[in-house]
Parts: sequence; structure tokens; C-alpha cells
Amino acid sequence: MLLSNTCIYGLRASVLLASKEGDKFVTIRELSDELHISFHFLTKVLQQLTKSELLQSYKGPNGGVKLARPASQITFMDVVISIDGENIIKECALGLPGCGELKPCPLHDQWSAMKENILRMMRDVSLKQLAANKNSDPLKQLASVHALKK
Amino acid sequence: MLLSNTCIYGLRASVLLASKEGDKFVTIRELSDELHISFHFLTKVLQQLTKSELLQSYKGPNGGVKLARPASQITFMDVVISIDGENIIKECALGLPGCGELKPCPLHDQWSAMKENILRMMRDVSLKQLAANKNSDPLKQLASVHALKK
DNA sequence: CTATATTAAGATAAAATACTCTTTAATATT
DNA sequence: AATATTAAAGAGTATTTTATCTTAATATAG
Repeated sequence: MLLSNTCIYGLRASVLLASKEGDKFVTIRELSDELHISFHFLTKVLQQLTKSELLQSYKGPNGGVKLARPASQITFMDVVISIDGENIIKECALGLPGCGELKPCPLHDQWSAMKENILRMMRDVSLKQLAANKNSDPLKQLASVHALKK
Repeated sequence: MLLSNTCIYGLRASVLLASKEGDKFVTIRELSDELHISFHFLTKVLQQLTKSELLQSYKGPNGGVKLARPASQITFMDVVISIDGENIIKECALGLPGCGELKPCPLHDQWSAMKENILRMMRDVSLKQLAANKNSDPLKQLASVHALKK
């Protein structure tokens, strides 16, 4: 699987935050309830995003977390790198360290093209875009489907 | 990371087997030496490929493993499915179970296009093709680079 | 100042993945 | 029949990922 579970939780929470109006802090409890993710685990994940300065947090009553920048200025990639690190996709599909421009394996061209596509998408898509389609509201849907599965 | 370590070991060994001439059994020891993978661990991995009938094995002197079919008739995908299973790529990049044709998330089109590309490549590329470029010989290279890293 | 709300941090546990070691079974050679 | 060679099977260990629980730190309200 390309992204870790942890990373997907971070993405969902970030998108949900982006979809909320205004600039006020949202409690992690509220996020974890809406996303059906364990409160404590989500706390850990969001701590990481806070460390990376993608989120801003505030303790005490009326505290919580919020995006540190406008949603249009935080990318999918920002979140992925913060949680899963830079190397989400290996250079070579076979993991051959020798594979590269000079001595490509037979998969090299196809693989690196796809790799670039994925990375470009991640760099291009912002949380604002991800939060945009209120119509389909996948996050709301998530709740019901997830609930059924458990 | 898309594929597990175990799966990449299986792929490397399969490609190496495909690159060897003839129809005779090759010992796992020989493969593990060439690939610098632990003999015991590679044994486990190859047992799985044997169970899936991608490899054929033979015990005793002059025993070993070999491809169960011509290298042109075993795909990258065959090996991946045998080791990592069918679900190497999630439906939705955000892992939203509600996401689909009916209610796509904003990433849906791009993501499923890329997903299809990756799966198509895996289905299309055979071990024969992967073993073909003797020139670049990434497997030989592997040995030296890998040795340096350790 | 005290009680309460909230994130941060740390310790622990459970599960999955990666890897190792030992024994057993099959086959061949002598 | 004895011995050597080899994969299969099973048990065990280590590491990473995922998750939980507890305590601390910080802020607010009264």
C-alpha cells in the first residue's frame, strides 16, 4: 500500500479541518468523532502535523487544532511527507539500487513516469481542493460505511 | 511503499531465475548468494511462490527451484499477487470507503487513472521482459551496491 | 486560586512484518 | 543401507506499525 494508515488518518483529518469554516480551533475529540478514529491515536498523528507546522494547536478550553496556513497553501504532499517521509515511492519497482538513468532496468521508464505522475498530483492538489466537493461529501459517507464495517 | 520487502525479494529472485538458461533446478542458496538475501528468508518467500505454482521445487541433490512456466508467461503481477495479495493499491487515496464512481472524492479520477496504469503495467510485464536486458544487468550491480550499504 | 478543558508526552500493548534457527522430509549417490 | 544434499515446515526473535492508557503541561473561567 502506498500510504500508511497513519498518513491516511492525517489526510482525512486535514481535509476535514479544511472543510470547516473559519479560523477557530477545532478539538481533536470533534475530529476523531466525525472520522471514527481513536481519539488518542489521532492526537498522536496530529501532534506530528503540528510539529511540521502544518497545523497550529492550542491547549485549554476553546483550544484545539487548526490549519497553520490557508487550505489552498497546504498540499496533499505536505501531509504525506510530514507523516510518511520523503521516500514513499522507491526509485525502482524491483528495489534495485543500481537502477537509474545510466543503467535502467526494463521497468525503469514506465515506473519513473508513473512515479512522477503520482508525485506531481500530490504536489498539485491542495487541501482546499480536497475539501471542495461538499456535494459528494465522502467524509460524511465515511462515517456510515465505517460504522457498518466495525 | 507500494510493495513489501518480501515481495521485492520474490520479484528479484524470480527475475534472476528467468535470466538463467535452461530448465534445470537452481538452489535457493545460489539465488540467495547472488541476491545477497538471507538464505532462510528467501526460502520462505520462494515457498510461497511454489505454493502459488509460479515456481516448481525439487528436494535432494540436484534439487532446487525453477519457474513453473516459461518466463514469458509469468507476469510481475503474478508474483505480486502471490506475495502481497490483490489489494496492493487502495480504491481511494484517502482511504474513504464511500469514494467511487457515484460519489467520487476530488482525487478520484486522477487516482484511479494512475491506479489503472500501475496495475496494467504489472499485468503486461513478464519475467522474460524483466530479465531481458543483460546489458544493464541491474542484478549484478545490486550485489556491489548492496554490499557497500551494509 | 481552584476546577475544568484541552493538547503534549510517555509508557505500554497488540499486531503485522521481517528475519533466524532448527528439525523434518525427500531424493540422490555411494 | 548410510550419508549427503536440498527444500519444507515450524518455532522463535526482532523490528515496525498501530493503538491504547496514563500522566503532565497549559490555558481558561469562575
